Amino acid sequence: MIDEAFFARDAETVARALIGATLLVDGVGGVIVETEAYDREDPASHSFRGETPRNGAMFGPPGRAYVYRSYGMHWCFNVVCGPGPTGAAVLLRAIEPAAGLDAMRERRGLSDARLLCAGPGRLCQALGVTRAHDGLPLSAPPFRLLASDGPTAVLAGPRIGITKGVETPWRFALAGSRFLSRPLREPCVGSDGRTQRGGLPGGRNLDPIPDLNRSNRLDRKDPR
DNA sequence: ACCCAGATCATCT
DNA sequence: GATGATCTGGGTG
Repeated sequence: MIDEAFFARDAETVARALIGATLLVDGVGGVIVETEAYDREDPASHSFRGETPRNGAMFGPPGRAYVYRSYGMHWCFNVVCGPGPTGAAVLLRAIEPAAGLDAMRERRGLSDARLLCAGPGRLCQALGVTRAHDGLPLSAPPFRLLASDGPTAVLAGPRIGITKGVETPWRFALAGSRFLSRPLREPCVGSDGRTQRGGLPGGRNLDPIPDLNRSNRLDRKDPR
């Protein structure tokens, strides 16, 4: 079981460490395969401009949930980090479904396991996470958070869907996972700190899901 | 494979 | 009044 000390570290460290851990909400969940780090000095972070009613949980103790509504219709699930109340958190972006697949399929209205939790909004819908979970400790029901079994190969890259802090490579993914919200674009920095190409031996792309690698501001590299 | 627009609302300017 | 840590379905090549 993951304890308090686990979260009492900076967001980047926790975001890396969460890859491979298992999250269950009322018994529904799986292996965390994609995260992003945000902290107080980060212009992309909700905490950047200080505490507000919405982001209050981010300024509370580490190890609690921070849940907010995104684009008026999705929920996004974060884990607050430390040390202490620093306004840092890790966004959970994708999970490899492992438990409660039927419940996920019903909530999502989909059967394809690859798409059940591939994205922060999808993940919340599949696990039934809502504002009701905001501020709750991850150490107690309905949550269960289990440390990963063995060593995990973690890749890093730029975060998704933001307009500020675009350069900071604080998106982390389990190497080779088919369950990411979108492929990690090269170059990817491996957990050993070295740049890797292609992600896996013999592989071309990390996760070439057709029609999932769609238009995005970040895709439009200035054609100049 | 890529591009686009609509849904929908709390938060902040 | 605009924006956004998103997702989906539709269109086109």
